[in-house]
Amino acid sequence: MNLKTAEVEKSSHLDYFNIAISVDCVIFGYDKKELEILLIKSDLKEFEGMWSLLGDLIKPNEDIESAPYRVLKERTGLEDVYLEQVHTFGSLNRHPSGRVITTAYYSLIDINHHKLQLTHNEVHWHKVGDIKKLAFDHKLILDTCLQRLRQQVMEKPVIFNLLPEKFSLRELQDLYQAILGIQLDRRNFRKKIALKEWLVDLDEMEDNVPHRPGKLYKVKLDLKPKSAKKKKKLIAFVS
Amino acid sequence: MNLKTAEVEKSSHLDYFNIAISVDCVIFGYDKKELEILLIKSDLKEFEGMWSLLGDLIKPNEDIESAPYRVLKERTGLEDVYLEQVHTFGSLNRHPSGRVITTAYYSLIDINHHKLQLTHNEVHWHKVGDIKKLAFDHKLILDTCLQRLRQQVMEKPVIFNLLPEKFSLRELQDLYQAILGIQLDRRNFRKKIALKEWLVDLDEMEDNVPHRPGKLYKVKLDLKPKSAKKKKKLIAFVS
DNA sequence: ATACAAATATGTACTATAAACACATTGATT
DNA sequence: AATCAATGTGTTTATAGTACATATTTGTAT
Repeated sequence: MNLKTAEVEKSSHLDYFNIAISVDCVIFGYDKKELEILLIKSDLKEFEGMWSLLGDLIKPNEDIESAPYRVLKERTGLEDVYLEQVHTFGSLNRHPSGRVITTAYYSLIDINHHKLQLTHNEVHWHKVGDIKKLAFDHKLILDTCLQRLRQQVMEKPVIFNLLPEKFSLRELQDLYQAILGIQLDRRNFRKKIALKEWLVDLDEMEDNVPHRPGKLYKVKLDLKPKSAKKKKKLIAFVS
Repeated sequence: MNLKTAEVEKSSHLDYFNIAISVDCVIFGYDKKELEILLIKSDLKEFEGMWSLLGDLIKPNEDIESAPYRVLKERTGLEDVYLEQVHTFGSLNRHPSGRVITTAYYSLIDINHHKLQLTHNEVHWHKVGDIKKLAFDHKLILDTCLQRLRQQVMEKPVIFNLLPEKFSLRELQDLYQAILGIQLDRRNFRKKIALKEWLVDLDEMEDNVPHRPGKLYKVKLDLKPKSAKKKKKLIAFVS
């Protein structure tokens, strides 16, 4: 965008700056074989009693990419997680109090392992499957982020934030099934996961299961931070 | 995002509204076997002589999704094209005149067929391969959009806007090669395109080529508006 | 008219991945 | 010792990806 300084000054605080910008975080968790999402009670009278995503206005002195990390930190105490921008929503009337454009990010955290400091007592986990309606256009945002998560789940090792350090293949498969909302064949699933080479066999066994215990695995260390594997499709097209 | 009306009013025109929002359009064209992009001379003194993307501030009364269509219309006279949101860029100092967050869209138009009304005489086509540097963070935006285009090119029938009504398979392959930046095997390319079932055989032959003419094809009518095929990967995962 | 140049059109063998599917094994519980 | 519940594993079939060569058609130059 081209914008002369003079133009900015002329229009400043008149028209164009009458739009606020926020980020909203779709924070997925996982518990008891169900995909969950962290929500907060809306404090707008228009949406009284309804739940909404965790979000905040972007501060004038922060990068847009920093904002969702800050929100996540403030709301849950968590840092150092995978966060990805998904889409920017800016319908005219999406916010009843004024013009607010919001950029949505998604994130995945382990509900049980990281104990959240849920200082706001109006912040709670909800089963994604149960959510029919949210404040603002947050249901649309959730759906968009869930769709993105489902796309990425086989391409990148993103979901290991949802599991404890050590996990069995059954636990991993249960997680995939919760995210994708479908049942998977165990043998084919294991083959596919093996191909990815994301896991390290720990030579340990599950414990405290009322049946034959399975082997335990962990994620390969070098995958933990982040990894981009975008070129796959392209390479597949080279002949 | 939750935002009380009172809060909005309190902070209005002080902090949070000191951020402007723009859209930038990465408009791809295609000519003489090269992928091109439409650029405009920057009118900022900081970027004197440099080229930048076509963009504009979002108007207070327009949806964010409408803005890139308006920009495209204003700059090129074109309507009714494929436009897709790619990413929102909001580094602190990306704009020298103030805080501006921008949402990038990409679009594909046929340079030769639609005669642009290039009223702004500082708007010109540039070969994508030649672009080393642009004003602002526009080179980053271009790269991001090009990456997205390359991803989508095999999944969705998006690129037919870059070709005339009737085209040969060679012309189509040349286009793919220009976008992907690689050479493709003709036989495998044809097989792959045939699998997509995007084309209609017109039973006509090329004309005015100095060699054996090829068959002409057009895009299936029902694909022209838009088509979402996002579920492919997911289905592939069901076993 | 003939030969040549340049591009079209087409098929097969090999490999890799996807999908459907069944049975023996282990450990805990009774 | 028998039962239960889940683990662990392999084969077959179908589909898609990749590498690769030859005959055909048209225009052009001689």
